[in-house]
Amino acid sequence: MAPSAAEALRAAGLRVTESRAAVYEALREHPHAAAETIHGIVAEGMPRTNVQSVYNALGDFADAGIVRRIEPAGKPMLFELRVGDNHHHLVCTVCGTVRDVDCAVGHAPCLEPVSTHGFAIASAEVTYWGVCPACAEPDAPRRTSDAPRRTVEAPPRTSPAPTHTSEREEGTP
Amino acid sequence: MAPSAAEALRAAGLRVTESRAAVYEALREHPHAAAETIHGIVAEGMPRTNVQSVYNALGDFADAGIVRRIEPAGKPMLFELRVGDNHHHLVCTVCGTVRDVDCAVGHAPCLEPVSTHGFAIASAEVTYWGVCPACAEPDAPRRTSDAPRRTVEAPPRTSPAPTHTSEREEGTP
DNA sequence: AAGTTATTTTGAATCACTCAAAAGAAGGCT
DNA sequence: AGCCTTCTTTTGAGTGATTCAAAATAACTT
Repeated sequence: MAPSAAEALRAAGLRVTESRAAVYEALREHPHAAAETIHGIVAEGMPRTNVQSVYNALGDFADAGIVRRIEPAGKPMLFELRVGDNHHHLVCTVCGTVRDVDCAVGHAPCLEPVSTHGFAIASAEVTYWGVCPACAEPDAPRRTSDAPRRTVEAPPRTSPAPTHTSEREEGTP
Repeated sequence: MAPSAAEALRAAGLRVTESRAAVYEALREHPHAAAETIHGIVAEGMPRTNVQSVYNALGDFADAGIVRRIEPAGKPMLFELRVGDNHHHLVCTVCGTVRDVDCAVGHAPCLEPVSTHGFAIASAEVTYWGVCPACAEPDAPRRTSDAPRRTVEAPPRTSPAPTHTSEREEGTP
């Protein structure tokens, strides 16, 4: 059983405030949420809260080591409570959904590069890109939750463009 | 014996312009460069070029499959010419220098997640974070490459950022 | 050489996040 | 309980990186 948000905060040496507790709770419900998303949730119950406070809280949490920041390419920062177990992420290239993937090794760095180039490696971050089950369905309900609003830019850009229609316009609705 | 920039562009089905060729060349000299960096280089010989053109060119290159975008957490987008071989990156948490690391497997996805959660995995992106040899030296000359200007946000939460976008440097081998 | 289409320029907007000062709470102390 | 100090939240801006769009210009085709 999870401790209360207040306990978790206090345990991390942080002052307990309603706002922080709300941010913490929101993160429990949305394990990979952007600051804006969290703000939206928190603001439902506390209309006077603003995004800055959320950023503050999240930053403090991160400094205190109770949240981890993740930044998938082309997406805004996401925050998660799961820390210290060096897990990785699966990101849907269509809707942006993120899922945790356990790390087989469990501690960082879990991988060794072929050549270190003399670097003192501290960690290996792995992001898997793919299409989630929901988006794979023909008539996908297209859920855009904690998702992307600029083009989902990602590694799967490796595909060459043999046909060069060179169109740069796509759709201006 | 790389083909000329013009040849490479034409082969990719892109119109050849002085500007694009310059961007392409700049990328050859700076294998992991930010748009601003490239603009700086290109502008030396073509003072009238502006950043937008560089972004346009890079975007077109990426669409055509001849450049790959990489976005290490907390840093601006970087571009590289090495495509199609699914390599990975080593990023210095201090100065931001990026180095390529060959992928042992060579094709994407080179890793399989422990659990796919039903995703159709297309690729696995690996970023190694560590301290480069130069920054590891006691009296490190502290080089700021194509580097970080907001706090170096990354798996290893390290030190504050340098002051200004000094210059390039990155891989003078 | 002219025409068509793509690209560059220009100028501006946006998003996501950060900074800083002032106002407001938390928690310790008496 | 009340006071005081310190930390948080609010307020109000500011910034960097990237994107958008219309007008001007240059490539390639014929």
